[in-house]
Amino acid sequence: MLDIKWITENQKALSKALKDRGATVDLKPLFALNDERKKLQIQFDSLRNEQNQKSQEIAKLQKEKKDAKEMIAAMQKVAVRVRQLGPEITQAEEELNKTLAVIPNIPHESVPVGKDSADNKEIRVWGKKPVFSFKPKEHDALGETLGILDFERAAKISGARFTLYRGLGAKLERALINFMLDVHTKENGYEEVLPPFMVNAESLFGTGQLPKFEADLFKTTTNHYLIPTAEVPVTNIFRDEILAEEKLPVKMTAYTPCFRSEAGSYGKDVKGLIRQHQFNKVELVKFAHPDFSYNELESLTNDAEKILQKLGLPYRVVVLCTGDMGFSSAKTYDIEVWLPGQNAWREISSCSNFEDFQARRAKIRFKETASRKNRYVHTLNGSGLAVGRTVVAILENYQQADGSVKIPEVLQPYLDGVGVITKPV
RNA sequence: GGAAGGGUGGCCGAGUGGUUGAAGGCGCCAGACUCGAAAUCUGGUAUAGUCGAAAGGCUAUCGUGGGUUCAAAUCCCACCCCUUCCGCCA
Repeated sequence: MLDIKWITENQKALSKALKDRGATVDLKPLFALNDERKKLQIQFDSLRNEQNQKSQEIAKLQKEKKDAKEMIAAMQKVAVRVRQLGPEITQAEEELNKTLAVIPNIPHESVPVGKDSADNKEIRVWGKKPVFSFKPKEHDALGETLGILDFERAAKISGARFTLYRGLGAKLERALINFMLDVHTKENGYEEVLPPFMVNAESLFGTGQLPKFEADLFKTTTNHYLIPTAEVPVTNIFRDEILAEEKLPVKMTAYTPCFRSEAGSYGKDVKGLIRQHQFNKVELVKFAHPDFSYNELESLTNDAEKILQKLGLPYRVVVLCTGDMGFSSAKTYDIEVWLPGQNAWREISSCSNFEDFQARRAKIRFKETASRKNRYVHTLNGSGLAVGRTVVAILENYQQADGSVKIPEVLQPYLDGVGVITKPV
């Protein structure tokens, strides 16, 4: 959420940002709502002031056993108006916030202006694409043949977009989770957390999924929502809190399953592990000092890249253009891993700086020592990494002519030393 | 699910419907004392909105939302959360 004060003072910047994003928002009602809100608030304040003063005088008169009837009668009228104004102000505030809540974040100045993913800019490429003496297969075929991925039975159990992992497949997924958490906690300095997988609406509002993107979420009969990413529960750890400046940046990593309804993605990535209703992810979250958050974005992206490097998976980093960025983000790097079976780069991590957009919604602040003021922190997060898609990348990059798949060396200790997954006899 | 108790400032904790944004204490910050520190003393220590060039003023906030009243932390209702006990349960 943007600051209404900032908006009134920076109308041009906002209009440009919205245009760059390809979003259309009529700003006029916003200013009208704000003026209305202010007008009502001023009225309310002055009437309350009168009430406060007069009620003291009434108390004094009554103490002195003097007649206060006339004054009470007068104040009864004021009270009526005050009672009306209360709901009017609440309504004005709610309407203003409703309008504010659906305005996307302002892109950072370093973000390229563009329409869609075709305008994203490649920043760097790491690793060498593997060369095969045969036509590389796609992961779902490999996984089914190896008996480690069972899509048919998952469909029987749950429906489309679910996967049953078996044997070394299940173990590989678990190994990756442990490996990623170990790297982030032992080498990159993140605190491991294990948050709830169901959250309330307030948390989803804090990170920006609500109110605009409710259709993407699974909701329970108890009005909880299944988390679409660990970003939601982890970022909300400090909702409504004021952190100490010297604690920043706070760095946390969490493994969670993620649940997405994938409404509107019919026909997209229908095969395999790429797009699921439920998938595993290790997430990185940072609460940073606003003056240093862009350094933190770089290092967070590097932390995620490190996993791919250790696994020996080729990837590239792209910066998303204004038109392709998420609603809450000010700048996003996508890390795309190379998938030889698909002959394509596919997103395996998305690292964003939200600046104070989420922090304002969730009221996450810190006490700045120098100014003695409370300021909003900057929140950042990124996948470190999407686990299912990492399995995809390993299967496709490490496949061999006979259909077996080698295991990257760093993972072998997590798999009881297994070096290759082979077809069952 | 049933029963009981409880939610007040960074923390602890008082609070008979009427100068209570809220006693007292702890903590924190600044100053005095000291060669320095501790102890002691003095002062300051919330957030947001609004008016103002500023100093500062005004308003709101005692779990949340409503109600009663000229006036609510204080009375009434609903909800949320926490604790304990019972039931159920991994």
